[in-house]
Amino acid sequence: MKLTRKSAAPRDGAPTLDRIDRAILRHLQQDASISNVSLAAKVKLSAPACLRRVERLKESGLIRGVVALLDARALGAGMLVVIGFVLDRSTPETFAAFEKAAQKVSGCIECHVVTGEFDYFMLVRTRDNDSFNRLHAEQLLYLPGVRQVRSFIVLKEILSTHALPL
Amino acid sequence: MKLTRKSAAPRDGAPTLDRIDRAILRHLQQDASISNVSLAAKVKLSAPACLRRVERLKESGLIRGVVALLDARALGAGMLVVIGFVLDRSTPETFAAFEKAAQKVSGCIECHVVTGEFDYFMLVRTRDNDSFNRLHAEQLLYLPGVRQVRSFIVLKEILSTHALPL
DNA sequence: CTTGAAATACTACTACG
DNA sequence: CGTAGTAGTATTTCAAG
Repeated sequence: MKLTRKSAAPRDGAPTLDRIDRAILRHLQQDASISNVSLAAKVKLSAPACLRRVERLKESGLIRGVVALLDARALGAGMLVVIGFVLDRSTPETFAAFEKAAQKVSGCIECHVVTGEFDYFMLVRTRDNDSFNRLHAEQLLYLPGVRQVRSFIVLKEILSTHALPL
Repeated sequence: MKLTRKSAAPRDGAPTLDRIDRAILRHLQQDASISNVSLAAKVKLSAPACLRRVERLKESGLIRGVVALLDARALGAGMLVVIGFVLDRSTPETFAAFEKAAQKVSGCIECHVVTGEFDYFMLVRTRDNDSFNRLHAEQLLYLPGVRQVRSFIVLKEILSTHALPL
């Protein structure tokens, strides 16, 4: 099977995307509840052609999934906290144990290994001060191999998106 | 308009959700590309009844939107960096200026005011070391009112979700 | 006020040019 | 890639709980 579609700046590894593919991704990234026909109209393509591209983008893994974004506050998870961790010792076992346990922390939405003065950063959603205090005392402090836990409570969410530049 | 549907643990402010609503949200949060009929089957409801609930959840704002999640690496944004900022002075004007400028940083996906030793945390997606170095030198260091910029490069993304517990 | 059944309109999807 | 046709879905209407 030969690919005929070309991009202006072909980078390797990634499937080659033309202007229309990028337009499709740009739209779906912001609203994927739109029907295929109106998406096709937006990118000036016939419906089947548009659908074929969307399916190809899904199969290629470029579209990882389609999800509903919920209102955290309405669901009693209006408080966001950034947490930095320093581990006792930097051994593979220590890291593995921490990572396994970290994924089970209630409301943990992100967890990353980082360079610098912390070993891990975690983002946790919880209800309020009380619930975070409980989480802190009952879960965070008991994560294996932790020497230091530093919490940065989010006072205001300036920007929160998932949209990548295209 | 009065709501009659009741939940076991009614909290105020949030619209009251019953077991079925939560099941719907739980499913859509993980896969919103599913058709309404199969969603209805999963939550053991007729298609129209299910659709009505979904629409209500959208109108109430509880479902903020439906979006496609893209593969960052395939799109040349495989590098994630957590950045902490300390501002020169803590005045309303300083903060406002920073926030306005921060939203324009290329690849900035999150930005929050936090308590503690930093004033802001920002999450940025970029391509690689080179592109981040450029971003750092050309944009981050020029953000208004910044005294200190501390970057934590993400070496490994352990967990990254948007799903809230229901 | 919510539900399910039937009917309609629209959309996704397939085959073909 | 587009056109035309088919299959299935979303959406409305309505009667009932």
